[in-house]
Amino acid sequence: MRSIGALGKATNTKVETIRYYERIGLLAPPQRTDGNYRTYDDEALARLSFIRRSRDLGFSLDQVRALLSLTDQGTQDCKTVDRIARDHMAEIERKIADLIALRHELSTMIESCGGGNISECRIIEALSPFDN
Amino acid sequence: MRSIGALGKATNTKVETIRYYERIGLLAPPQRTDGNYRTYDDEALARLSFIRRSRDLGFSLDQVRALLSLTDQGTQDCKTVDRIARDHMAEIERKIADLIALRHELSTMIESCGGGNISECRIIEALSPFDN
DNA sequence: CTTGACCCTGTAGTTGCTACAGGGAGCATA
DNA sequence: TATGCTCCCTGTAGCAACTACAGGGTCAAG
Repeated sequence: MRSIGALGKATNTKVETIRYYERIGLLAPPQRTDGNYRTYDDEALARLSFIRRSRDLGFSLDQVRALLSLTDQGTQDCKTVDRIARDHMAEIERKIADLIALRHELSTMIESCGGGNISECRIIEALSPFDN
Repeated sequence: MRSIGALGKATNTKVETIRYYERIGLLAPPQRTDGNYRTYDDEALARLSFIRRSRDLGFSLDQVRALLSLTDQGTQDCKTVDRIARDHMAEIERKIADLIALRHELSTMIESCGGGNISECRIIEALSPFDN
């Protein structure tokens, strides 16, 4: 059994975030000490680690919730998990493509900037609606 | 002079968003008609177009605010603009790198998923804190 | 017995909008 | 003139996923 601070350290999670996860129902309300402190067992540690790892991989809290409920059921097949992961992957592919397009536009803009004063700044010009 | 709805159409911006920009001080409060409707001139159109284009390029509202104040001053040199753009670019590079790393992790995970039941799901396993 | 680190609840802030609710304005049509 | 209809107004609340207080209580060490 460990305190919320210890759990936070073990999972690299802020105390407020753990309480937040409890509030939104991702983590079950833990037992309390006589002094009303939360205490967490190994299962809670495992669950929070799962959540954090999923979040690190960019899954939304809703997706994490779905993954958790699938593991909680235990009997359900792997297909739903696979679909969630693939959907997420597709979204990441999209974001990468968007950012690469953005980078291209930005770098074109930046390269055209000579460093003079604002009246002839190519960046401002590039952002402006009319050609001067 | 045009209504807020017309300005919105011209800049592909929702009416609520325009009012929001006004509220946070990105757009000056425009003139009003007798019936208390906002009316916008060409300068407002140019300014909002600038904002939208900057936003499309991924600049934050704070960055847009900085860019706008530089153009408003007119005399300041281009270096600050350049720095803002380069900082933004660096951030995008970072995001791309992060997402590519993520994609790699995810694809490894997904490929290992056989499609059996949850107890042997490699995705769940990959997300779990302990080996089994 | 006091100091300091930790914990508690509850609420508000962050970013960049978006979505109402509950009304008023302005124009066309019957 | 009445009735729709579309647009506009203000003000407030909601979204994601936390984060940051304020204003207190608990607990172990010295």
